[in-house]
Amino acid sequence: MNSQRGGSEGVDRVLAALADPTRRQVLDLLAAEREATATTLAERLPISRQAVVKHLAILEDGGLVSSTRVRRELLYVVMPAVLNATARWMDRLAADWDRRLATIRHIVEAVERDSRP
Amino acid sequence: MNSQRGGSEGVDRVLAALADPTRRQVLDLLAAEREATATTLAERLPISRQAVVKHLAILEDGGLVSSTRVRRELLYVVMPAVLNATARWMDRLAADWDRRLATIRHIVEAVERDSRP
DNA sequence: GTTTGACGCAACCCGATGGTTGCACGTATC
DNA sequence: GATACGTGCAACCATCGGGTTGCGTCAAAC
Repeated sequence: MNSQRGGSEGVDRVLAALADPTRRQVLDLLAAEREATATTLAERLPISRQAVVKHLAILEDGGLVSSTRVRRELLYVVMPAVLNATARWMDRLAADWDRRLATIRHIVEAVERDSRP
Repeated sequence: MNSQRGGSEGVDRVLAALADPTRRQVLDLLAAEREATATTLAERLPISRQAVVKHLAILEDGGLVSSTRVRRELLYVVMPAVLNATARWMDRLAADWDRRLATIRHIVEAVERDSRP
């Protein structure tokens, strides 16, 4: 049940969530405020509340944030765990590439020989 | 030396490049073949050569692959370095979030404060 | 010299996505 | 009860992005 395939279930959503600059900005703000609602975040952002809501939904889908209902408002909090997992995924992937590149250095040779500016 | 901006130029492109599943598939294939051209990759993918070309362009823009002209064909190779850098960026970000969450557990407090009749 | 294969460019299609506005509903507040 | 605030839902718009097809071109192979 792990997930070391080339495919990418959870990673997919995390990367998709992180890909948008505005979304990273929302995350940044949320991390700074520790906890916030969509409306308070929207007040500090150049976009509408509804836009923030959508972003938060995507972020939550990726597991990057978590929401808690408090009476009539929805409080959001940042979740670092998923980020760590994704970073490790990247590390494994990079290591894999490195391994493959290491086994055949003659490509590097070719690159250096041909890609000389 | 920090970089806690919402911006994050290079990371931006890497994440954008990695966000697409097909692109990750291209990367995977490329890593497996060690080096390949757009045409050979397209042969093993369910998409057209032109589509692969576009993907490779984006990947190269993000620094994830590197191209080398060999006679009349363009050879691509995977570049692990940027992945590592991005992973480290994620780690730092996650650590930052953790720090913030750790210093204030009073989210629960806030919840209780607001939910108190 | 003609054919073959690979590249690059450009136009085009269409679905996804970021963003907006408007409104209805529930929940506090007066 | 009336009012104000916050959320949720839905329609709508514009752009972007992944993908395609077609064509011109240039290096190799015959």
